[in-house]
Amino acid sequence: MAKNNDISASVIKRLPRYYSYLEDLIEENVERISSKDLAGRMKTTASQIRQDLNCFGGFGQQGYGYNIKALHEEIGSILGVDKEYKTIMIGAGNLGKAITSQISFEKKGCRLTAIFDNDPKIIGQTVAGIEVSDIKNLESFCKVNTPSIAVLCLPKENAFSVAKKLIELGVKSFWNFSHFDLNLHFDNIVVENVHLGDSLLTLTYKISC
Amino acid sequence: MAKNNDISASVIKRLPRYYSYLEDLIEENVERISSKDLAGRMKTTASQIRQDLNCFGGFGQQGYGYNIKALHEEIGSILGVDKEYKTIMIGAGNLGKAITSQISFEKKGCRLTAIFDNDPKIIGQTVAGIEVSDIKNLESFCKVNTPSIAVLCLPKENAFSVAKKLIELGVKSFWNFSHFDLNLHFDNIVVENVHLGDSLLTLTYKISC
DNA sequence: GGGGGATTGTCAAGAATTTAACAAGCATTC
DNA sequence: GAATGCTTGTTAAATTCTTGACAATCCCCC
Repeated sequence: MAKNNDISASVIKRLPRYYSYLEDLIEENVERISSKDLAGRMKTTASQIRQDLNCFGGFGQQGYGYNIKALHEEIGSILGVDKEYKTIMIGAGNLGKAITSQISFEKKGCRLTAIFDNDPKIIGQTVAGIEVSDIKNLESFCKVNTPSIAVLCLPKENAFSVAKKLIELGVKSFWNFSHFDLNLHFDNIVVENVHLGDSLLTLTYKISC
Repeated sequence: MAKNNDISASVIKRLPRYYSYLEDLIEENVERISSKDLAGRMKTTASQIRQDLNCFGGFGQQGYGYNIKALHEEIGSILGVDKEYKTIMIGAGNLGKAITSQISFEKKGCRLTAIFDNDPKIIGQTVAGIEVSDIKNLESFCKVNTPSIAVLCLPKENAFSVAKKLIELGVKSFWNFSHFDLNLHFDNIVVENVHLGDSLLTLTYKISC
């Protein structure tokens, strides 16, 4: 797909939200929606929705609005849900397990192909239908299977060294849940840090306002 | 604390990040840091750090920089880590369990006082040192204990109805992990939605750029 | 205790983002 | 099939956010 590289981060952050609301609308068997109505649901402005969508092309029609199924598919394709990125997970503790149960990787263009841990109690367990491997096998696995995405669910201490190793092994994208802010500003390396604790602090801040 | 209500959301989002980096610096036994050096670590600009901090007061000193411990404490206090918000969790499946193990509620000004679920297999289990209660007891518990924060780790279908009930029972803040976008724009109600899947989609988007 | 160097707080400029406005164009109805 | 009303794409204005610049001032060393 011809994808414009200079879409702002703010827009990109909102795309998954549109995608999710459209999914709900499909479930409700709604066929079409205007930017105004969608804005009402999402508690945003119609202007912003139209502006955002127009970064990628005119998906709507005057006097009609947007066809929900079509728009859902368009946004999905922009986000890459039709891809099949080979994905591995490092760390299969509580958090790793929770993520596999909470997130549908397939629906998001990812295929979880292996899970690694260094804890003998965890190695050998079956998580999300996959047998957890010893982290010692990471290198040989990557050389053969060349995964694209690594989900990091390991302790702070190990996050950076594992990420570095994975980069050497050709992994280019990281979904990082460790309490370590992975800010690798190398070419071609993409990172999404998820700092759950930050979000709780934001909440406690807002409470005391 | 006198807290200015018109601090922008962008600044607030960054505060927990500062807090976390300062924590690391304390662990490294560093005593002081300049905005320039902190910016280098965090991959941001010195200007932004100074501007952000100055929303709350001048915590630095010319020619010296910022005292790390003092600044850490200041930001902590701004974020409310010295509070003791009574917190309950609804849903003790994989995700709920993972959050209790991943997040230190106490260090963030929250005290987890009860956990509820509706699954007989889960009720009675001990999670984070707390026995999981039947959701049927939620109402009576809230009437007596008046919790401030509810952590929602339940399925999409139930999220809204449970949140509504909790609001009636006096809960004013929600940390929502369900796949439901809780956008309650009522007075005094604060919500932090955590949509993990969004973050993965953002990653897959960036990969294909 | 004075001078040089460093670093802040702050102000202003510059970017980016959001909101508002409106002409163009399609759907729908009669 | 023409008229009315709705809704888009798009442009411009307004607002917000970020970056750059610099005087004020404090530390640190001699």
